[in-house]
Amino acid sequence: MKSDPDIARAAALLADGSRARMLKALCNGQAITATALADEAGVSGPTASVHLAKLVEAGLVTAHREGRNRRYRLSRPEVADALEALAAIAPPLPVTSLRQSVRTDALRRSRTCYDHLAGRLGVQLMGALLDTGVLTGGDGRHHPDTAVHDRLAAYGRDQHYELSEQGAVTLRSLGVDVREPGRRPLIRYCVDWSEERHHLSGALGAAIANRLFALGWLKHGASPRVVHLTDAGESGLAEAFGRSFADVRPA
Amino acid sequence: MKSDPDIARAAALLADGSRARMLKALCNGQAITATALADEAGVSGPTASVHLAKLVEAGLVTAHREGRNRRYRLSRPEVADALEALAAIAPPLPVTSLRQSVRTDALRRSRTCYDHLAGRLGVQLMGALLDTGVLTGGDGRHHPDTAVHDRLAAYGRDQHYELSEQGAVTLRSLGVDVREPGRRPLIRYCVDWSEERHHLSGALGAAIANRLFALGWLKHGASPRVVHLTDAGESGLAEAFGRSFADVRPA
DNA sequence: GGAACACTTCGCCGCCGGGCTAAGTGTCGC
DNA sequence: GCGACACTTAGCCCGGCGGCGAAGTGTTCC
Repeated sequence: MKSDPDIARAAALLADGSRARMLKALCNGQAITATALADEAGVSGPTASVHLAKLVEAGLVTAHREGRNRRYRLSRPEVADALEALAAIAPPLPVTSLRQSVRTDALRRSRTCYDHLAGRLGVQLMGALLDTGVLTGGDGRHHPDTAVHDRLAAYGRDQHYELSEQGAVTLRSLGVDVREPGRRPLIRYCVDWSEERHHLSGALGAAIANRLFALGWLKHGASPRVVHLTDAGESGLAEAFGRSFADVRPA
Repeated sequence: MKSDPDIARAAALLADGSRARMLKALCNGQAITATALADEAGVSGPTASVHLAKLVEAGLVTAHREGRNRRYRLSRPEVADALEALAAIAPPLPVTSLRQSVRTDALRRSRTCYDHLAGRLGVQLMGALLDTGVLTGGDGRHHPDTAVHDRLAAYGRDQHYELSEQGAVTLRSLGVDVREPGRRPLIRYCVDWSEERHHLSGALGAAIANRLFALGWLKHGASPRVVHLTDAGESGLAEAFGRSFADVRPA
């Protein structure tokens, strides 16, 4: 038995662009550090800190220390439900400036999401990993139109994908470190906001991204999170996976 | 490729107490005049006017002239869904007056949520529909003994209810129109803010509510959105579903 | 121990948004 | 026509909130 809820206060928590971006980033169920969330929201550390404090105080997210970091996560799935419900009645986000539209385009093409790859590149790479049998499983959730239900299904520790024996060999031959790390699960996935399909995250997603940067196949762009596929990367990926990644590159 | 919706703007519209109270009053689906809404929100006429203008401009409500009055109504049911979703994550609102506490009590017992039933009645009806097999599916989150960590474990499950063949027959025998309507999905659910469990919405939720009012099993109360279960309704529901709904009635 | 790092708290500034009263527009009744 | 009524627009005040830099607290690594 609860008393009458204060909708306005709840809405006010989501009514700030920075907080909304943070919560959106948390919607995949992962626990994310304060600095990563600050970067995600595009604000300074202190500013992010007070936003996160408010979200914790309101019970929307929870925090726990981890070394000298502090990780935040959504406290319960209803928060994601509320975000979805608001998205259903929200106007499309207007693009304010040309520079921003260029950046948005670049972000859609290829970006980092926390420490792994997202955007068209992340999704196409995921497709290549599945088609070549490096990863198995997924119940076909990757390809078809992944809608709201599947996004909710992406919550928590569900791991529908697995690394095959042959896949481990393939990745190792590319120099990717496929050892199971400490706490972090090897394989996870996120639902990509621009493509609405899955991309690979987890320790393996991070390891692959790391290796591609080390090989010089990827370069960090000027804006935060923007990633560029190099000439070497385009031919390297084409050879490794037998498909073209050309449309990930800028026109 | 979708442009991401501006959640913050949508939330900002609901982040004001006056606007939230107005929308809440509109949640029964009726068209209400500007002055009545100003009264409901507890603000002056001009203030209410600019709030309503913003809601119209954002497409959450629509307005139409009627004599020298102007009536406002919710533009689509998603708006009510968003309000319920926010209520599910909102902190409790302190109760200011005795009259309000009486009304809150009545609202908890049984109320309309836009055009379907909510509150204890809505939740118990949902339970009856599931237990009798009229509806199938769900992941057990409906039932009261589901603890928080169980719910977290259930993150990945699809929350999907379906109307069974037998259920359609049962409902038709009660006179409920179970035809699939135009755009609106037949079956949806909301998380009830007072009970923290699911109640039925969607076209079927609306059809059932309509039929119960037509049968005289439910009556509208004095305050907006408050609903009373009649004597006929109590015995009718008991016969139809083999369980007592007595504790939905006022003491 | 001390430097580097991650994060929070503090203090200040600027601005957006809601509230009111007063005046303007349109509609109904006589 | 004129006044009463319903509602909107205009103009103003003010509180609150988000933003940042600087300083403070706790943790890790050498």
